[in-house]
Amino acid sequence: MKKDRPATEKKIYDAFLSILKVKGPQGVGINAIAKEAGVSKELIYRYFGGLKGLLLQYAQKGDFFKSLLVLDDKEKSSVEDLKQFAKEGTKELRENKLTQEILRWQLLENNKETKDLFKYTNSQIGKIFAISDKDTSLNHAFQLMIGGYVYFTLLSKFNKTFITTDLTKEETWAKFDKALEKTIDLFNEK
Amino acid sequence: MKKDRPATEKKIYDAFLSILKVKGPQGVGINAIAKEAGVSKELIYRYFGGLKGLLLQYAQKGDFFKSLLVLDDKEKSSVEDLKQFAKEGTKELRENKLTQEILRWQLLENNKETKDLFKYTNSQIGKIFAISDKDTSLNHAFQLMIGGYVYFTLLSKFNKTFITTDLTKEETWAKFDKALEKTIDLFNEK
DNA sequence: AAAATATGTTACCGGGTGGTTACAAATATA
DNA sequence: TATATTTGTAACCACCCGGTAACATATTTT
Repeated sequence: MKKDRPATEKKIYDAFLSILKVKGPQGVGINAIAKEAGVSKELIYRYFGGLKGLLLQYAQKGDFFKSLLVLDDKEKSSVEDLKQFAKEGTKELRENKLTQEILRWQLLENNKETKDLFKYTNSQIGKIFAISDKDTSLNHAFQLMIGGYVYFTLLSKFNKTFITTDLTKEETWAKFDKALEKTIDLFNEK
Repeated sequence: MKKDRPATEKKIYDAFLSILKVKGPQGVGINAIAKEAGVSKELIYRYFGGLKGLLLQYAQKGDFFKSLLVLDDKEKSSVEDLKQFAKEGTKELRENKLTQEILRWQLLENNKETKDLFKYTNSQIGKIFAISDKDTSLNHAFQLMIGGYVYFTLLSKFNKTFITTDLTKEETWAKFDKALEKTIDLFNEK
């Protein structure tokens, strides 16, 4: 029984991330994390201050939504940025299971513990929508479509199809991308 | 202690609906239903065959998505139908808490018990998207936007705002409607 | 009226949860 | 080396879950 606090903390934190990714927010619990980490749960309370402390640290670290930060250095986004995000950002969303579970989490609850967590997530997405002409229909249409993208991505975990649309085929997502891009163009031409 | 099975069954069923509407899918459980109904949970097993039997009966009864069936008598939907649905259907979605929780449920799990439940829900939404030209970008764009509508509706239960968008104001939803309608028009003119 | 059946309640089971306390062992400090 | 302190484990608590068995009471049938 070696004693190495940093290593133990990492085991706990990694277990937390792993469970969140695999089982989703519902699977995140003191016992589950302790078991996954192969460590006594008492240590989670000692080192992180319980589950809520673990969440807070997670929020501050900001390990989520990494690759959506392509526009991080810009103040506002242009129409071209929108198209870039539509292509790359959505693809990344489909691959980043962790981000998906965070987004799913926001649809389930929003208590004091998780509020901080979501604050960071949202501030990052926010930049995308900071297009100059705020009141145009394009902005709202874009928001709706991104929301739909999120919705279908989360839905694809349990539902292989949405009505007649096969959510497992890459081709489907390509059509969504195309529709998104075309919509942006149509609004822009107008 | 009067004995009235039909009345008891109704108490159980109503308790189930109430819990689903108020607490959401997370709150639905044998114990919670029994307590809410003010009845022994044993009776749920006897009369409904447990929670899964209760779900099945619920699905067959089809108490959800009532007012989205405006297009029920039509084979396929036209562009005008799309616009009508965009206006009325989405508004109804925001008001029908029960439907919202069903949709939220689909983002959480899809096991053998809930599969039948969702099957009915989806078959009803499906008609909306049965527009003639299936492969156009309009169809996918429309799907995305409806998905976004669902997403923001579910999100509004816990999050008052999405980034800078105030999900509590009626004005916001009006803008979403307008964006949806305009998108349909733009695709149609092309 | 007596027996059978339907209805309803109570108590229990095994298992899981979050949280705390008591204790053992390794490491650091004196 | 002897003493503190830190690190880690195990046992326990009260509470919830889904599920079942045992029992009591009302209603119907014979």
